[in-house]
Amino acid sequence: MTASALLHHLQELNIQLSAAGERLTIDAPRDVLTAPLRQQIVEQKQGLLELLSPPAEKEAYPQQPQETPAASVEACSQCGAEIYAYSDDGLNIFCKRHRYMQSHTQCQASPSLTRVTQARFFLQDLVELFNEISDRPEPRTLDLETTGLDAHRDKIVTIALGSPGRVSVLDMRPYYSLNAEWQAHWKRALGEVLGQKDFLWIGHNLKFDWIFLATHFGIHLQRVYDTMLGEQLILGTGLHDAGTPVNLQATAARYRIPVSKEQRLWFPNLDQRSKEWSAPLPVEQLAYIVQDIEVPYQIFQQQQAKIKAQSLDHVIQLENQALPAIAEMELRGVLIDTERWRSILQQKYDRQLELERDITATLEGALRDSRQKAYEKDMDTYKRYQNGLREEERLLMQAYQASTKQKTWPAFRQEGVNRWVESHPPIRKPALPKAKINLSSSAQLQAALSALGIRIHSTQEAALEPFAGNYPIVGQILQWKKLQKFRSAFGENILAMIGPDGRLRTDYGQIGAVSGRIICRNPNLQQMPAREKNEGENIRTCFIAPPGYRILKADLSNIELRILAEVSGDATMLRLFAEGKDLHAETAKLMFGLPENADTKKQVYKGQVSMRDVAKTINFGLAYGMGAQGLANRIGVSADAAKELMGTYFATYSGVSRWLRSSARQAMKQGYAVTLAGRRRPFPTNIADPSIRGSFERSAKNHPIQGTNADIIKRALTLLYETLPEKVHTILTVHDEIVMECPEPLVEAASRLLKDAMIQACRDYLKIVHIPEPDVLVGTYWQKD
DNA sequence: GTACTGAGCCAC
DNA sequence: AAACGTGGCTCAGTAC
Repeated sequence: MTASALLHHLQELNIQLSAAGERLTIDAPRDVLTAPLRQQIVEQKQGLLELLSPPAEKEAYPQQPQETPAASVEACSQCGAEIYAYSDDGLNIFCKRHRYMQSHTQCQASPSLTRVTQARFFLQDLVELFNEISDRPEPRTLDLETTGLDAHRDKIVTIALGSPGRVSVLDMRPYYSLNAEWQAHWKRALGEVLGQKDFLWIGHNLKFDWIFLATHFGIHLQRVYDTMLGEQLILGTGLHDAGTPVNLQATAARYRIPVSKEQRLWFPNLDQRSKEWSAPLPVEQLAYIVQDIEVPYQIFQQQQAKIKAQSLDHVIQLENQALPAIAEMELRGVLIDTERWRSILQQKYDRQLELERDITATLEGALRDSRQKAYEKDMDTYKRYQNGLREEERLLMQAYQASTKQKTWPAFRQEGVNRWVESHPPIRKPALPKAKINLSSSAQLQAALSALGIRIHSTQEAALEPFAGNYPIVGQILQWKKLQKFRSAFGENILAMIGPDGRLRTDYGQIGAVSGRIICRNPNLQQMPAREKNEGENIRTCFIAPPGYRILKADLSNIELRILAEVSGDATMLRLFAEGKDLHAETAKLMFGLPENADTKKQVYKGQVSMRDVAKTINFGLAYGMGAQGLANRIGVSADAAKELMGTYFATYSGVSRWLRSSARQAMKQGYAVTLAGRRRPFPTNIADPSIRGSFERSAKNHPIQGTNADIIKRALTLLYETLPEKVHTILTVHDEIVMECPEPLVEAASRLLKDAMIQACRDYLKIVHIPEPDVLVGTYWQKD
C-alpha cells in the first residue's frame, strides 16, 4: 500500500495522524490500530510525514497525496488507457472513464451518477468540476446531506450537485478527520467551485445549505434559485399554510414528478454510527441523493412557465437575492447580556410573587365563602335525598313484613331501592369546598372574580380594564398577568437557546407570512417586548454589541401609510407626507376642522381620547380594514359616533377610500391581490357569506400594504448584504426595522450605508410619496425609538 | 403518556 | 360578538 492510500485508510478508520518535524503522532483506539497497521505506518513513516506537512504556498492546488505509480503499472487496469487516478485502496489505477464507471457500477444507484468522489480524488475531482462548470455555466442543483439540522453542531455528509443525467456526489466525511492544512485545501477547492460569482445554484430550501456551507467552509453561495421560495410565490402561501405544504415531496407531487420513498432518516446522527460513517455510501442513499438533485431541477424547470404566466419574475429575483442576506443574518445571531437578562427577570419575579400573595389571598377567600354557601346548599339537598332514601327503606320493610316473604330481605330491598332511584336520580355527596386558584387559568380566574361580584365574559385585558378603578384587585391581576407573560415567554426558555458563543440565533422564515413578511421562531425575536416603561427592565437592553462594536438601528418611518398614499394616489395624504408633517396630527386637524396651530394632543374628542389619538387609531386601523364597530370599541365611543368619524375620515382622504373599495372589489373579481413587487396573494372569487367575504376583503386590502413593506425590507437587506464592509452585519430585522452590528470606527460609514439602502429600497417601489431619511440610532444595545 | 385547541398576549 | 391585518409562544384543558 502506498503512503497516501495508507493515510486515507487510516482516516477512514478514524485514526488521527499528525506530524511535528520528524515526529509522527498517532491518535487511535487500541482495538482499531492493529499490529499489521502499525507495521505499515512505520514502513511508510517518511511518506506520511511528507503528506502531513503543509504543502508549499505558491502552488495553485496542492498535489493530492499520491506518489509516482510503480514503474510496472502505467495504464488503466481495465482498458490500458492513460492513467487518471488510483482506486480508493490505492491498489488499482484507472483512466477517467473507468474511474467513474467504477463508482457507478459499484453503487448501481442511478445512471445519472457520474461521480462519487472519494477522499483521495477530492482535489482532482474539484478541479474537474470547476472546469465543467466554467465550460457549461448553466444552472445546477445543489443539495447537502447532513447529520442534523444544527450547522454548528452537525456535520456535512455529502455535497451533491449537478443536473439530471449528470450528478456528482462529494463524500465529505473524510474532511472531518483531515489535519488543518488539508482541510484548508479542501475548503479552498470547494470555494472555487461553489463560490463562483455568476453561477446559479438551484435547491429546495437553500437557506439550510447556505448556512452549512458558510459555517463549515466559509463558502457563500452567490446566486441562488430556491424552488421552495418559488413555489411559495407561485402558490401565494406562507410557511405554515397547512393546506398547501411546500416541502420537496409535496412540491414535486404538484408537478407530477415521481419521488420514491424518503431515505432521510439514514443521515441524522450518522457520525455516531462509526461503522456506517466510515463505510462507502450505500446504494439506496446514493440513489436518494441523486433524486434530490434531479427533482429540484425539474421543479425549477416547470416553475418557469408559471412565473411567466403570473408575472412573478421580479419578485422571484427579489426573494432569491435576499436569501443570502437572510441566511447570513440567521447564522450571525446576536450577542446577549445574560447576566442583565437574569437580573431583570429576578426583579420582575419578586414583584410578581408579592402580587400573587395578595391576589390569591383575596380571591381564594372569596371563593371559599361562595363555595361554602354552595356546599351548604348542596349538603342540604344531599341530606334530604338521604332521608328520602331511608324513608323508602322503612316503607319497603313494612311492605316486606306484610308480604309472603318469597324473596330474601336484601333482594327485596335492592329491587325496591332500584325502583325508587329510577324516579329519584341519585345525588352525590358534595365535596368539601376547596379554594385553590391558578391565576393562569382564565376559567378559574373568571369564577373567582364572579365570586367577588365581577361578572366578565373574558379575562383578557380589555375586559378587566373597566373594573380596575373600582376593584384594586383587578389592577393587581392586570399587573400580575404582564409579569407572568414576561417570565413565561421571555425568560429562561429563551436564555437556554443561547449558543456557546453567547449569541442567540433564531430561525427565519423568508416567506413566513402570506403577506410575504419574514417571520422568525425558536425564539421569535420579532416579539421581544418594546414598550417597557421602566428602562431598567427593558429586555432589549440585553441585546448588546461585542466589545469594540456598536449596535445600529433604523426603521422605515410610517412605511405602511406611505405605501397607502402611494398606491391610492391620495392627493391630501401625499401632500402631508411631502410637507414632512406629523400625519396623525394633521389628520386630526382636517377631520375636526381645527386651526393650523391647534394642539391635537390636548384637544379631546367626546371627553375620551385626544383627537390625535382618534386620528392615529383610524390611520392604522384602516390599513387593516377596520370597521366602525372596531373603531368604536377601540376609542370607546358609540357605533354611530364611530360611523360618523369614519365618514369624516374618508371624506378627508377620498382617494384612500376609493382605493380600498376598488382593491377589495378587484381582488374578489380577479382572484388575487398584488404588491408593488408583484407578490400575489390568491383569494376565492365566489364567496356569498358576507362575514367570510368581509374577512377576505380586509385581507385583500391589507396585502398590498403589508406585502409591499415586506418587499422593501427584503430589498434593503439585499442592498446591505451587497454593500456592507467586512465585520459589519445585519443581525435582526423586524418588519420595518433593521438592526446591525458594527465596529466602532466604522459607525459613520455604516450608518450612511444603512440609510442609503433603506431609501433606495423604498425608491425601488415607491415613486411618488416622499421618503424621509431614516434616523439611525447608535448604541451599545438594541434601542427603540 | 401525547396531540390538539382555544384563550390570551407579545411584536409590527 | 368572532368581525382590525400578519405572525409565534405558553398555558390550561380536553381528547385520544
